[in-house]
Amino acid sequence: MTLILVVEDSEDLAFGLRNNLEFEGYEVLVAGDGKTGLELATQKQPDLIILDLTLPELDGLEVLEHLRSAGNKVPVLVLTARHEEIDKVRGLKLGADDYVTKPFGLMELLARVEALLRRTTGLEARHLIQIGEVQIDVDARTVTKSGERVDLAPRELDLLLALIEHQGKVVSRQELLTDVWGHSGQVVTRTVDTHIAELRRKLEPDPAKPRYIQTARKAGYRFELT
Amino acid sequence: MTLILVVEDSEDLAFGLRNNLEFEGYEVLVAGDGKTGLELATQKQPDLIILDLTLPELDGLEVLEHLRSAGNKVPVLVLTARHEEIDKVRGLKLGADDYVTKPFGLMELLARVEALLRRTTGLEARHLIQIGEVQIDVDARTVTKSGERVDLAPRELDLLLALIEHQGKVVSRQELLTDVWGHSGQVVTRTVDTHIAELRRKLEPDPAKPRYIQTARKAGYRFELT
DNA sequence: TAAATCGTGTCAGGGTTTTGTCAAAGTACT
DNA sequence: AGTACTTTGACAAAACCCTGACACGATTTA
Repeated sequence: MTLILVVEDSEDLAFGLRNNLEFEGYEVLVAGDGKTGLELATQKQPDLIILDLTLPELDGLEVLEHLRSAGNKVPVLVLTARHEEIDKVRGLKLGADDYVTKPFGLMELLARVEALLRRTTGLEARHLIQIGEVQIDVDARTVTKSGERVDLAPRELDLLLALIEHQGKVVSRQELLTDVWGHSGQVVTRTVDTHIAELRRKLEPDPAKPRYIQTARKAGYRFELT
Repeated sequence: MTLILVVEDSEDLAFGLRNNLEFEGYEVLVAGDGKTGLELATQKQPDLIILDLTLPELDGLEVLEHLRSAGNKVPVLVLTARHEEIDKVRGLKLGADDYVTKPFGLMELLARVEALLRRTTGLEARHLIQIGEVQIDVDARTVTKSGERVDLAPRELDLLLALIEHQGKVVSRQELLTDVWGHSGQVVTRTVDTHIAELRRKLEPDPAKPRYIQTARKAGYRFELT
């Protein structure tokens, strides 16, 4: 269950938020002032905080400051009145992850909460990489090419991921050997080349004229969608 | 250099955005309708897209849809008029990373752009050198001339970079031989000249009358835009 | 001014380097 | 032991680099 902490002094608004968030299936905690907000944030470790900036006891920015300086990385969605544009900017620099200006629509708020959770907690479980017609499920370690499953050996997949990590840049054989193989120091082998060839055979529409995995002579290989 | 694509049909707004973003140090591309926006997005691979929802040819949501289904993960900041709240939500579900409602303050927009880029720093910054119509991606070891890819051999690229490093100044053959070839001591060859000729052939609009790579008689070569 | 000299542009051929490819040997896992 | 994966080394193919020769215009010398 996802826990959301609402730090908001207007009781009406807090009530409305709680209702709607609970309706959406979240578990909700409400704090009426900054001080208790901060306490609850550290005690209960919510998955997301909705934080009003104008608060009694301890204002929103201070709460945020305390949280961040304590190393708390919980995503924070800031609520702010329209005229406080400068505060908004400061808020972002301080590490708020998003903000909404009052008055706001509930739909908007909910959408933002959802987006924020998706972004931060990676709540959208599967980490997919899609490039051209090639799709990689990083966690499942599976690869499909235009819908069809392609079987890659472990080394091949690791190599592919290493290349993709530096997408668009040349990665030297040396770098690949250290990153993928754990080799250190100078080694001279055709190992990288062999695996590159295998990858091309399995992934490229025309292995002779690579579209994704390009050779940078004397430098290494580069993953790039042409 | 960070590249931002602005997809916006109102010329005034587009102009204002371009100005301000460029002032902030971003490289800016503008598309006036959804179709060209989509094209530019895939061709130029911007680091961030600012996307208006109401567009001629292909509306913003469609653009977004196309992008995402093609596996393009570029962060998108959506611009929308106030009344389109539902569209906003749809936009978020579709994978917009943030949005701003019109009318918006510039400070707000810039703060959001910054925040969005910071969040998505998964993209490594590219080191680009742009001279006239020639652009060099140092890390990718690729060169384009007015948008089209030019294939340079390793030595050629190294030579070009060596010349550019001392842009505007004459570099002697000796210096080039040491820097690029690793030769030390006195050697007399036509090697440098040969490679210079090749570079001119590939890069100069008129190789007979070099615009970039100039000859300094008895001294060496100089890279300079005429 | 003409001739000689010098410096650079240009080009093609062959030697060299680098990469692609393959099969066989080695290794790890079941 | 059997299977799938990995590495190695040899060879082939491709790309590249260098050399040396000649051309041509600029500069110096006669």
